[in-house]
Amino acid sequence: MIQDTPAPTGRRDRILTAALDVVAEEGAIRVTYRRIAAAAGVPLGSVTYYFDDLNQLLTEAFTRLAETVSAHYRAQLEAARTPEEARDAVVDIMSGTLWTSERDPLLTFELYAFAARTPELRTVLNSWMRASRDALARHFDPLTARALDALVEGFTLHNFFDHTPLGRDDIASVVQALLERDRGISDGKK
Amino acid sequence: MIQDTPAPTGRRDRILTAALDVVAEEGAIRVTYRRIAAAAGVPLGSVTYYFDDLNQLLTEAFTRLAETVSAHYRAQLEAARTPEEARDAVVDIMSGTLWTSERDPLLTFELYAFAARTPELRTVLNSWMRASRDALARHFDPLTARALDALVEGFTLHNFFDHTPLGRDDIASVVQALLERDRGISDGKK
Amino acid sequence: MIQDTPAPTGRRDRILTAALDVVAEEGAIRVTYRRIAAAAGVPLGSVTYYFDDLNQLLTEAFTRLAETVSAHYRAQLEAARTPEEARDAVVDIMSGTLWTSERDPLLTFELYAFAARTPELRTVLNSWMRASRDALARHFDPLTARALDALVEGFTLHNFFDHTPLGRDDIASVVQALLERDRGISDGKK
Amino acid sequence: MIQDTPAPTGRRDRILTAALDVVAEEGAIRVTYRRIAAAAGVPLGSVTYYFDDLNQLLTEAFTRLAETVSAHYRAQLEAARTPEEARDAVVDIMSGTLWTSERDPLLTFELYAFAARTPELRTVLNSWMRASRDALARHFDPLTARALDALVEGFTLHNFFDHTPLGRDDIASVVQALLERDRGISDGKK
DNA sequence: CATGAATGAGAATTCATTCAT
DNA sequence: GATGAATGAATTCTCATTCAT
Repeated sequence: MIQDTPAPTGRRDRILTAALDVVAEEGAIRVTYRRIAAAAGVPLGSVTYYFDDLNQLLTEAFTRLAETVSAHYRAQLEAARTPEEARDAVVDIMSGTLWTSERDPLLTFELYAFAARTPELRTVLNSWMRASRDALARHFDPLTARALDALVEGFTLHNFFDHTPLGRDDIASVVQALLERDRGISDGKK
Repeated sequence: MIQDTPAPTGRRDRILTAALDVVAEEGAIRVTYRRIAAAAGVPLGSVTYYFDDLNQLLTEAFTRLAETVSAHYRAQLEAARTPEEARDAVVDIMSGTLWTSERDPLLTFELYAFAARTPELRTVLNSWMRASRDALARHFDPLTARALDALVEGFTLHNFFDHTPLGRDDIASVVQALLERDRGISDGKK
Repeated sequence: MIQDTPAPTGRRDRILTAALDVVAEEGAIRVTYRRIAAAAGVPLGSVTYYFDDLNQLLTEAFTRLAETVSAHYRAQLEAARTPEEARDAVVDIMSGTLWTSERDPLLTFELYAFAARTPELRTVLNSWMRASRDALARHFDPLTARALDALVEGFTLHNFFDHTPLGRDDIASVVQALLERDRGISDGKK
Repeated sequence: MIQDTPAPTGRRDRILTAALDVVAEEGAIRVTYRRIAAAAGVPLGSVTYYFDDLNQLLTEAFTRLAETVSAHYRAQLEAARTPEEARDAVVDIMSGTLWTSERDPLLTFELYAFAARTPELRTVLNSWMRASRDALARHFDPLTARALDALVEGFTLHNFFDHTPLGRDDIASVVQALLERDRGISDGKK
C-alpha cells in the first residue's frame, strides 16, 4: 500500500493558517491572494489553485478560527468539576488571562465584522454561541449562562480598548452578582 | 424659494457620510475611493481632493460614527431622572430596540475591527467608553457602571448573531441582579 | 507717486527660485506645479497664475541658472590680472573648490539633460559657452581657451562621480601642459 | 524553419531596451510605464509584472546603457596597438565621429542627471570611469589618462551644444599637448 | 498536480488645469 | 490680480484571474 499523497492537507492547511496570519497582521481589509501566498511561503498560483474564491477562503479560515476558539472556551469550562471551579474559569476568561497577545481579540473583531455579512459564517457563530452556552449551562441556569456569555464578550472588548482594564477581583464581584440571581431564583424569591 | 447652493456643510461632510454608507452596505473590506464617490454623488477627484489618504478618510468617518453613537447613548441615559428610569434605559439599549436596522450593529463591528489597528481611533473608543461609564455612573456605582456597559456590548453582539435573541424580561432580570450587587454592598451584606 | 505694486517681481521670482530648489532636491523628473508651489510657500493657483506652461517655467528657471553660473565663471576669470592668476583661477574652478555643495553640479547635470531638448535653452547654453571662452581668451589663445573650457566640464563631472577625485596639483600639471601648447606655438614650433 | 517562440531573451530585455528608447526620444522627464509599454509593444501589465518600481526599471536600463557605452569605449581603445593608434582613437572619440545620431549624447546627459541621485548608478558610473582610465592607462601614464578621459567628456558636451564644434585637427593638437606633458616628465624636464 | 508567466481591470494617488469669487 | 475649490485625466502600482507547461 503506497502512500502517494505526501502532504495532502499540508498545502491547503498552510494557506488557511497564513490567511489568518495576514488578517491578524494587517486586517481583513488588506487581505489579498498575494499577501496570503507570501505569508504561506507558496507561489501565488498555488493559492488560486486551491481556492477559486477569496471570500470562500476567508470564510473557511474564519470558520476554523471560530471552531478553535470555541473549542478552547468549552474545554476551559468542561474542566471545571464544581460550580466554584466553573465560576473561576469564567472569571479567568473574562480577565483575558488566556490570551497571550493582541492577536486573539484582533482576530475576533475581524471575525465579527466579516461574519456579519456572510450567512455561512453567521451560522457558524450561532453554533459557537450555542455551544458556549451549553457548556455554561452545565453549571448554571440557562439565563445566567447567556448573561455570563454576553459578559465575556463585553469585558473582552472593553478590556482591549480600555487603558485601565478591570482587575480580576472586580470581575469576580460582578460574576458573583449574576450567580446570586440564579440562587435567588432557586431560593424561591422573585 | 429654492435653495440651489450646494449645501453649506458641503462636500467634505457628504463624503464622510457616504463613506459610512459604503461601509454599512458593503463592509470596510470593499471600501474604495470610487465607491465612496459614487455613494456621495461626487466625482472621484472630489474625494481625493478632500482626503489624501483613504485610511485617514475612514478614520475620520469612524471617529464621527463613534462620537454619534456615543452621544446617542449618553443622551438616552441622561434623559433618565431616577435610577429606575436609568435601569429601563439600559435594558432598552441592551434589547437593541433603539436600532432600526442592521446598519448600526454592522457599523459597530466594522468600527471595532478597524479601530483595533488605528491608534487614533483606539483613543476615540477609549474616550467613548469613559463617557459611557460616566453617564452610567450618575445612577450606579462605578463597577456596576462598567459591568452594565460591558453587558450592553455583549448582548448587542449576541443578539445580532443569535437566532433566538433574549427577550426584554430576561435582560431586565439580569440587569436587576447587577443592580442588587450594588445595593447588597451598601447594605453591608456579603 | 504711489507705489502700488508691493513686490512686483517678488512672487514670480520666488517661484523660479523654488523651481530650481525642487530640481536640485528631487530632480527635474519629479518637478510638478504642486511641488514648486510647496517649495515656494505659495498656493498652487499662484504658480499656474504666473506660468501657464510648466516647461516654460523650467526653461526660464534653467536660463536664469545658466546665466548665474556663467556670470560667476566669468567674474572668476576676469578678476585675474596676469596669465598666472588666470591659470590659477582655472585650476580652482576645475578643482570644484568654488562649489559649496552637490547642489551646483547636480543642477548642471539636470540643465544639460533638459537643455538638450529645448532649443531655447540650447541657445542659452551656446551663449554661455561662448562667453566662457571669450573670458578665457583674454589670457590664452582661442584653442587653448576651448580646451580649458572643456576640461573644466570634464573634471567637474568626473570629480563628482569619482570616489577618488584628482588633487589640485595634478590638475595644475595638466593645465600647465595645455598652456605650454600655447607657448610652443608662439615659439614658432608646431 | 521559422522560430516562432517569443525570443529567448524575452520580455524583460525588450522592456529595458524600450525604456532607453523612450528616454532618448522624449527624455527621462517624460518616461511612464505606459510609454515604455507602447514602445516595447507589450501590454502595460507586462511592464509592471517585470518591474515593480519605475525607478528601479530606469536604474536597470541606465546601468545597461552605462555598461554598453563603457564597453564600446574600451573596445575602441583596446584595439589600438601602439600609442599613436591609441592617440588617434582618443581623438576620434572626442570628435564624436563614433556617434551616429544625437541619441548617444542625449542618453548620456540623462544618465548623468539620473545617476547623480541614484547611489546604485553612481557606483556603476564610478566603475565605468575606472575602467576607462585603465584602458587609457595601457598607453599613457595615469594622470594623462585621467586628463584625456575628462577631456573626452568635455569635448563631447561642448561639441553637442556648440554651433561651431571643434575640428579634428584642433582636438588632435590639444591631445598632443597632454601627451607631451607625459613625455616631458619622463625626459626629466619641468 | 502545480506554478511561473502574463494580462486586463481596477485601485490609490497625483496632477494639470479651469474657474468662480 | 490672486487663490481656493473642484475635476477629469493620467500615473503608478496592485490584483484577480487565466493559461501554457
